[in-house]
Amino acid sequence: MKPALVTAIWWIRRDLRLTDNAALHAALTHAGPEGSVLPLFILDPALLNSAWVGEKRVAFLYEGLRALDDTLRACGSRLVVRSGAPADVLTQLVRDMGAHAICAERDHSPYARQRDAALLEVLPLELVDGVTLRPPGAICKSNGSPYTVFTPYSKAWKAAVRPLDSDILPPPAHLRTPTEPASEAIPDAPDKRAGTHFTASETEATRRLGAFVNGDAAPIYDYANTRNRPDVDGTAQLSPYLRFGMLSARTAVLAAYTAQARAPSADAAHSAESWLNELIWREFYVQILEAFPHVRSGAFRPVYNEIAWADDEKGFAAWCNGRTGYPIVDAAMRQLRATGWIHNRLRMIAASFLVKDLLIDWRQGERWFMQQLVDGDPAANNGGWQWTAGVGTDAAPYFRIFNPVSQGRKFDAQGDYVRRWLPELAHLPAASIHDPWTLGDDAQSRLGCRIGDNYPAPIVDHACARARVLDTFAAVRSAE
DNA sequence: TTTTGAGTTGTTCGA
DNA sequence: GTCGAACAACTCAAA
Repeated sequence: MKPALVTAIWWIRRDLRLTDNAALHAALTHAGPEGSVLPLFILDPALLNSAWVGEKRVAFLYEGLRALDDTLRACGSRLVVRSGAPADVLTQLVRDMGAHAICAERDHSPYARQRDAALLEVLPLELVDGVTLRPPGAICKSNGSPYTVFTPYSKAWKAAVRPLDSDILPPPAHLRTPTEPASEAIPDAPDKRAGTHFTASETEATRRLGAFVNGDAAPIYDYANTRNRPDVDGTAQLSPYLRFGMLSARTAVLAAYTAQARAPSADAAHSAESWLNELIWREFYVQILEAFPHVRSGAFRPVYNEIAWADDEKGFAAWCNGRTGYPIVDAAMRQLRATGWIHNRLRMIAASFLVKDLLIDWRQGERWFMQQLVDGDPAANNGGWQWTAGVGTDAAPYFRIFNPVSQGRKFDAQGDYVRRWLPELAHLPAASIHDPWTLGDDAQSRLGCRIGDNYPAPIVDHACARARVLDTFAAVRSAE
């Protein structure tokens, strides 16, 4: 077989898309009009076997790889999957194919940075930005240092040059790919049921975005109101797609701006902007993790590493399994385990309960979320946990302790969400669904929910737990 | 260098 | 039932 003139490798990591893909375009540029591009995904055991990776996210990835392969075949190409350490796989492919360049989207997570830094020494690796619209370092204070408070960061972010529709890189109509080497088979999901709640493809990401932003009655125009309602599908549910780059950050940001410009009312425009703010939060935490890598293993403010966390295996297991006795927490944790996704409001309620009510180290919860979440991202997950725990950048004030009963009443007023995930509470009226232990014995029997029998009694008393965590944090601050 | 205003997402208590 | 204040003091960002 006659080798193509020039071959460039498009090393796909978390950019499973053809539209607006700068790494793919860089590879095409290297290959030139006569050359070929090899789309490559490496199944890295160091990542796939990590304690921070769970089967739902892996299932989503594998399904996404199959979809990407289908899309590539439709334009004359194919996906090549290889297992192994990236250094070994890439070295061998470069040698066998005579590849001149390896183009990849820069990944800011700690493992990826270390991996890529080593590869840059020995391989023709070219990294291009794309995980976020504004790469770390692009938005800085006037003295050049990174922002650590969200609001000024977001103002500077919005003041930067806005993206244009014409910035979106079109997908290639045709992609020439060599017939060698062969691909390994894309593995089956470790759990066949895992990942079934999100269809993993660029097509689905595009469809979801369109459904969220298009039209005068688009959900984005109610987002400010409905985003906190776990009983309403008011969010875009795009996080898994942004996580794996089935949708580019630029495409999402442009959609937010376009929706804002077309908003039918001031309220609607405000809602569109609050969705944009969520995209900016994502970029904020990416640049925090890049600039302050110590947050990966400990608190942004090291004094909070001194907190005397409770060693409470039973409490942690109850939390993981949705058996705390607080319905909104338990419903959230059961949905998380079943589907790999929950609303941000529920993430805050559940996280606050673990840290503030059970006084369990936020890093245990951070890891559990990473294992369960389809959209699990080191930067966003770490930032969210540190915020809730009150130990991070721009953290929640120490006295902001969520009351699981009032949060339930406020955001799931009818109890519809709780009933969906806790069948044992299916017959409880709204008035008592968030504190079922207040029902008398007769009512419990009549409604089929017997506290301590088929639904647990609260594992902590919230008022006591609140006082305990306030004391614990105060002790650390005064010892400083 | 100093000063000033501000800081995602809450709860509780008492008037 | 509603409403405003208190919950500490600190750090950040910018003038």
